[in-house]
Amino acid sequence: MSTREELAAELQERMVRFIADVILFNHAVSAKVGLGGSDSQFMTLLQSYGPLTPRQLSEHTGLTSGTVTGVIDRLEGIGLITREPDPNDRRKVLVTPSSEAIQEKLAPLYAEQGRRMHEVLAGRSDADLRVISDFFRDSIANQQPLDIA
Amino acid sequence: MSTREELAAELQERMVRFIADVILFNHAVSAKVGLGGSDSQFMTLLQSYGPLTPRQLSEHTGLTSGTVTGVIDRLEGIGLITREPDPNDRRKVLVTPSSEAIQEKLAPLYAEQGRRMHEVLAGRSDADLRVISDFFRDSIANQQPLDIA
DNA sequence: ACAAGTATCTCGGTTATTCAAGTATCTCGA
DNA sequence: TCGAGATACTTGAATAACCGAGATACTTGT
Repeated sequence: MSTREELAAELQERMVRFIADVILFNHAVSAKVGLGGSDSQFMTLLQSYGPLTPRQLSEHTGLTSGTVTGVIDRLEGIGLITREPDPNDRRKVLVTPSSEAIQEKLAPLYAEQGRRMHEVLAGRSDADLRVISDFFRDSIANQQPLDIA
Repeated sequence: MSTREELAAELQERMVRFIADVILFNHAVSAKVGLGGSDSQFMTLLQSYGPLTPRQLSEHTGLTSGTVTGVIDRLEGIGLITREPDPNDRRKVLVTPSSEAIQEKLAPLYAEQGRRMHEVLAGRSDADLRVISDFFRDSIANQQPLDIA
């Protein structure tokens, strides 16, 4: 095997491991707050993309509309999100993350992870960050074209 | 905001998006084979780390021991893995992925993804691959010390 | 105004997961 | 060596999550 191929294999192996760890970490954090895996996935999506409709959440998680309704019910009950009708289309519902509740309940649990990631990035040059960022960009483009927002 | 901070923020945003897409993709693939999310997570772990005990699978997924037994039952029923007693400790069970079944049932579904990832990597220099690979290495080290193998 | 399309919710049935208890094996000190 | 305690997995009942199909409400285009 050439060095190049070994390098690529190493990268992929680490990537798989990284993803597994992220999933595990999310799982652990969710459990600590009393949420399920889908719940935290929703919160992640909402914090990344802002208000989303149930339909969009369904598309981004692969869950059916009925399930999405249930998850939103849970999250709304806890106060992590709010449900508002879309003024432009009254069929739609806008699910908005409530930043206060997130800051209070969720943020502390991710603080340490954020600090460590910051540390990892701090040790790298601007050029390297660009390389890594572009890698993610291209990898995303590879998946389905799930146009959001 | 400085350019450096914008760069880091962009990177993290893309990373989050990338992970969400990976989870979604896994979900879709699992559904196509008639497996649940946990099942494919198990297969990923087993393909990465080789034979594992139920206890290790439990630690790496955050699922309880009872759930792990159930998942293993399912996967064994389909023929994707085999259960063998550990000769050194008869309390233990070794869960081994059966490569033939994986090649036949699972590999085709991931083939396209693999091809695309290969494409993404192909367009990059050895130095860039090293930068990306090391980023994953350091990010993994950041998570819990989940010594496996 | 009407038909077709879209967005969400409801609800019954299925499946997945947890929790607690049970069995088997191993470890280690008296 | 023998027994107590720890470890590894499984089982079964209860809980929770999820899917799927149909119902409701709104929008769009003709």
